Amino acid sequence: MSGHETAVARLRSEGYRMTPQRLSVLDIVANRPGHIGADEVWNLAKEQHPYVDLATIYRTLQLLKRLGVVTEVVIGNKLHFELSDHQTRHNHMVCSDCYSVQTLSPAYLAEFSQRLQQEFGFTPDLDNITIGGVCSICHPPG
Amino acid sequence: MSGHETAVARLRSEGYRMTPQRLSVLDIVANRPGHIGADEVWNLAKEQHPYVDLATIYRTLQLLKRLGVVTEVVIGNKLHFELSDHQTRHNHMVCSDCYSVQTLSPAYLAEFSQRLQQEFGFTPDLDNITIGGVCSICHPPG
DNA sequence: TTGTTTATCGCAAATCCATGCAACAACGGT
DNA sequence: ACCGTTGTTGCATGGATTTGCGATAAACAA
Repeated sequence: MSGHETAVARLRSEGYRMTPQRLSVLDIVANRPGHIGADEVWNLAKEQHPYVDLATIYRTLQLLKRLGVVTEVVIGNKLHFELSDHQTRHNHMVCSDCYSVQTLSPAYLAEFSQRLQQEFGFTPDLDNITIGGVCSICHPPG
Repeated sequence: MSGHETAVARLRSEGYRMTPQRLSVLDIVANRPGHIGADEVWNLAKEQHPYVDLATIYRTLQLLKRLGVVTEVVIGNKLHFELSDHQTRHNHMVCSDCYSVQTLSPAYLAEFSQRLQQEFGFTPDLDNITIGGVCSICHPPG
């Protein structure tokens, strides 16, 4: 039972309604250390609300992402989500070979982001950027 | 009829076979200024080979991407592709509101990329990184 | 040219995610 | 506590992309 109040307030203040389904999704993502796939969120949500539809899960996750409550991580061809904790904000590097995920301080992207903003007026969605590539194990130097 | 020989040689040297379908996809992407969607590649390919399957188009585009022959651009929920021209290499910024695409010199990402490589041994797939965000028109300052 | 190997293709089915719509329910007002 | 408005849901469907599999055809040797 952590910072749900903030998220709930965010929803209400923007004209959204708080439903049991949304609360459930929020709880599930918040209580999961690390990221979680949409299908897994669905499975857990069904334990509380047997009739929730997967479409509702997807819609809710996208909504929470738009509101900045959760962060999206692209792993292979699937989307994962985690709570956006402003205290421990980080980006993700995903290996396209082994699908391992490493976290990255947003400091690495700060200057890049600022240049895009200043020179192009483009505001990158930094939190939700997943950096694809090959990790050190799958692609050793030499 | 540009640098196809290079791509063909790349395929052969890596043990892949050159098929009419692959040549067709290569031609289509190469002759298109800018990026092109997979469905559009399919439509054009069917003019030459009426029986090509969409799955073949997708497989070929992914293969050419792995080989560095084409570059992937994520536009909304669709993938687009363009020829990887090492002379005019660039990245893409895509607005999540209006789906406009701006190009970006890879110089903006050079330092970032080097740091990931040096500090984590992570080799980002720079060419195929699409930077999502909100453009200056959709999100004016102030 | 012919034959052999095996990468590739076409087809069908599956996966992941998004969307249209009518029934439903959250929330503010009474 | 009830009502009305309208945002949300479940359901069904659709879109984009991937994958399994038997048939086909490149590539290469004889």
